[in-house]
Amino acid sequence: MTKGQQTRDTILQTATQIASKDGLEGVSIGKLAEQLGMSKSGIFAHFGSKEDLQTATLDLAWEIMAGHLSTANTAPGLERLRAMLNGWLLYLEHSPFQGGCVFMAASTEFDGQPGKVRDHLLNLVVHAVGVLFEQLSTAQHLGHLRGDIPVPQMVFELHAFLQAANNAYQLSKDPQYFEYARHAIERHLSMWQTSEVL
Amino acid sequence: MTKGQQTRDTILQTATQIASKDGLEGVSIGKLAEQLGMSKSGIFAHFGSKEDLQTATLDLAWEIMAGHLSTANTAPGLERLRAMLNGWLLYLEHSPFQGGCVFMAASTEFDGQPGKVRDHLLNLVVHAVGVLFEQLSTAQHLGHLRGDIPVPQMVFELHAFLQAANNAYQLSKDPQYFEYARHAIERHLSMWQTSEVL
DNA sequence: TAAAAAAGCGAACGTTCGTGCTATTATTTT
DNA sequence: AAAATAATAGCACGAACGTTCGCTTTTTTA
Repeated sequence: MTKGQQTRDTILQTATQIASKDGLEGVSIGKLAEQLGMSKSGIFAHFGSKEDLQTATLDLAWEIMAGHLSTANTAPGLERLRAMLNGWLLYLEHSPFQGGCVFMAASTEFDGQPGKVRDHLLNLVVHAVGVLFEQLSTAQHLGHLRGDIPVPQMVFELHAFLQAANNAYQLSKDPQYFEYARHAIERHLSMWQTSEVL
Repeated sequence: MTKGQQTRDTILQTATQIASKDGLEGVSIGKLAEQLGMSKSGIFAHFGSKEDLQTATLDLAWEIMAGHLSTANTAPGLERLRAMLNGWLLYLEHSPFQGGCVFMAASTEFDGQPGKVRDHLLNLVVHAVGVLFEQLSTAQHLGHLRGDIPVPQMVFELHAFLQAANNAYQLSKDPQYFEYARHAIERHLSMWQTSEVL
């Protein structure tokens, strides 16, 4: 890895932390420069525009999040779904980002700001939700979950619990909300489970 | 009402719209001045600091929201709870704010920013959630809802659906999410309902 | 090791930000 | 109508913003 790419990565690492705590607009060139002991222009040269810095920040945040959602060695269907939801909860509770999930924060920050950043963000969010969709769908086809509730409806509800836990925790710093989310998710999964699968 | 108070109200009205679309930090003195055809100092004099402008904006937003949540002519308990949740959904779907619920947006914006604004916001949010708590609690004591699920747990889940609908809709502009939320809420209420009621 | 390319610095640009003054109008009150 | 008060404008400030440019240093390639 060349020196430039190394620096770029360090910059983005710091950027994800700022994005988590102060929002994606809070990722300013000056703040990064000060925090990293570099010049503004030195930072800037790596990206060419603030928008590109922001989308690159999202990309790194995505990699970091994905690294916390390992579903290796789990059988497809309900088991993998459980592993994924557990991973997501652990990722939110013991977050690699000091200010909570970058994507949930950025979503409400950019939902009304058309442009490159919003589009990029939307892509990533759709992809993340799609992963949840896929597992629920698989679990249903395998007969692990009942078929009387549409998959998108289940996606909505599970995703809602994750978002709510993240938001409430960040605002109150009370980890109790993760327990609420855990209970909610567990109750719903066992509710949706078919009888033959214990 | 004196002229000054009238102007102040006009300013705050505009401020709530900006807060909804661009966030509470996006409520800048300059933007307000331009949008209202006034001078920056003219705007500023009404509040004395940006923080006070922001908290005043939250207060007006609160009044506006409260005006959309009428539960008049409803019996306490399950009926009033239903009315309240319906009102909240309608408020989110046909929002008086162009960029979605000011409080949900401001919550993720200020959760990591200690200070007067965050404290004020937290107070309002706690109060709003408290109203939900109260109705669920009443409905349970009246025997309308089963007692095997703790009230805070139910508050968490219902609130999660409202938040998720607002967030997903603002990001995608797809009103379908409100239907998901409606179905989720209805299913849960009837699930938690005791048999003797209806 | 010399030449070429990449990385980084420093200063300046035009804007916008919140805030502080001093006037100058409007509006109340007497 | 006169006096007192409230409301707004105008101007300036220091700071932070993203961005550009030219120059120097470091790193890579040949």
